[in-house]
Amino acid sequence: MAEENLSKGERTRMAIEEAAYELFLEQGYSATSMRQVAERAGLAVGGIYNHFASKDAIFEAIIHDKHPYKQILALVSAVPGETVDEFIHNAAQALVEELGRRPDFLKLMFIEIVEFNTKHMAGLMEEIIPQVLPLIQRIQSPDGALRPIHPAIILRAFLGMFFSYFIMEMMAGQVMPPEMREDSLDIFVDIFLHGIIKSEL
Amino acid sequence: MAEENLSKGERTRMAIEEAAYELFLEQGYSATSMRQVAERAGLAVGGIYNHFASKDAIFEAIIHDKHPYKQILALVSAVPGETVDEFIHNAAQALVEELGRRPDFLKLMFIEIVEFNTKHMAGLMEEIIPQVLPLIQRIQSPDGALRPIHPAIILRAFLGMFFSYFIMEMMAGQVMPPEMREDSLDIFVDIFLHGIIKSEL
DNA sequence: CGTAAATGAACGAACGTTCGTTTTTATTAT
DNA sequence: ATAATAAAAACGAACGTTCGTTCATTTACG
Repeated sequence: MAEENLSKGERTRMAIEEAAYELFLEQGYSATSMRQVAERAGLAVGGIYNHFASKDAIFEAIIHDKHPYKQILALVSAVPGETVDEFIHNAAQALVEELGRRPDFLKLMFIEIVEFNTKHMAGLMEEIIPQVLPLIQRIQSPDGALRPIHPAIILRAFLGMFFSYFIMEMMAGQVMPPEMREDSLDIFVDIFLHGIIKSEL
Repeated sequence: MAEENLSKGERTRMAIEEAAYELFLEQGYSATSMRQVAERAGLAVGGIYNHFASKDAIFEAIIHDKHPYKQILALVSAVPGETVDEFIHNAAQALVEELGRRPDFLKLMFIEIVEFNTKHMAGLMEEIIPQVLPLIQRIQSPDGALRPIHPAIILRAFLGMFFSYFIMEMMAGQVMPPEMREDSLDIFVDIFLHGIIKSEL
């Protein structure tokens, strides 16, 4: 097993974080009590405070630890593609799949916005943005295949697609005809690409 | 004044709803207590229950009453534009401005997602979608200026832009260079339009 | 005058957190 | 290996608050 050589304290801390993570996603932050977290983590409520100073601190740790931006950056950096067009398409698809594997993260972001007014996010964003922008600039510059739009705005438009996608996904399935839900992501990507690529026809 | 001929009860009910609306936006739903709502509305806490059955019922009323979709539909329906391209651009701009005037609504949606798992939304969506789709279809059909993308997906991509925009707006200003925040909405619209319009150059 | 509205104390439940105590763990000396 | 020991972790009752809601009563409007 992977966590064989962890101390008791480290293992408990992880169990608490994991339990809280699950419960926050299932019920929301306010609706989840410390007693529930303790029960699912398998210890008494008082014991939590040997590992976290407060409920807020647990959420902060979750935001920090569960954020998938490292995997995403690695993924996008390693994506194949001969032409720029191919590369962008593949990168977008890879990102869609990775974020599709982590819809939980979107919900965590919503909780962060609603309950904390993004107070934990500022630091994280400052860490991420400088890493993402050069990536976009790199594929933007070589032969001018992209329209000269500021990378940060491209990033925002891109993220907006996913936000929209997952928000709709959260709402009941009957809102959207099922036959088009399958490949709607492809079309999303397509709209976005047409939006930022210089006309090619 | 507009609410001159309202009964006492109707006026109080409006005051409660307005107070709760402000407080939910400022502090979130869970963080807002009935006592706070009562104080801002100018009555005792018990009096609220003469007009609303529960805290949940207040939020439900807000979602229903403050939803700007009626204004938006009217706005888009009345938008000018000789060519289809012009019309779309104007409609998008008008919508941007209207939603820009109502960032509160986005936050209400987040609260709805986080605290209620969109349980109030299903009914509202069923009311809205059938009204919006024909509108998109109407501008999509006349001369095939738009790529043949399902209207519902176009709608989602469009909404995603705004979600992204306002999420970033909520996060501290220093995340985004200020010189580009002013016209970033224009560029958003532009990306979207290029994404759905048949190549025109 | 009758009824709708407003009052605010009271209720019971649940919350996050604290704390004195006990148990378990890791480390050291035997 | 075993026993001693200090530190870390777990316990769970208790604390003080605050919550949403109720209700008997008073006030004020139509």
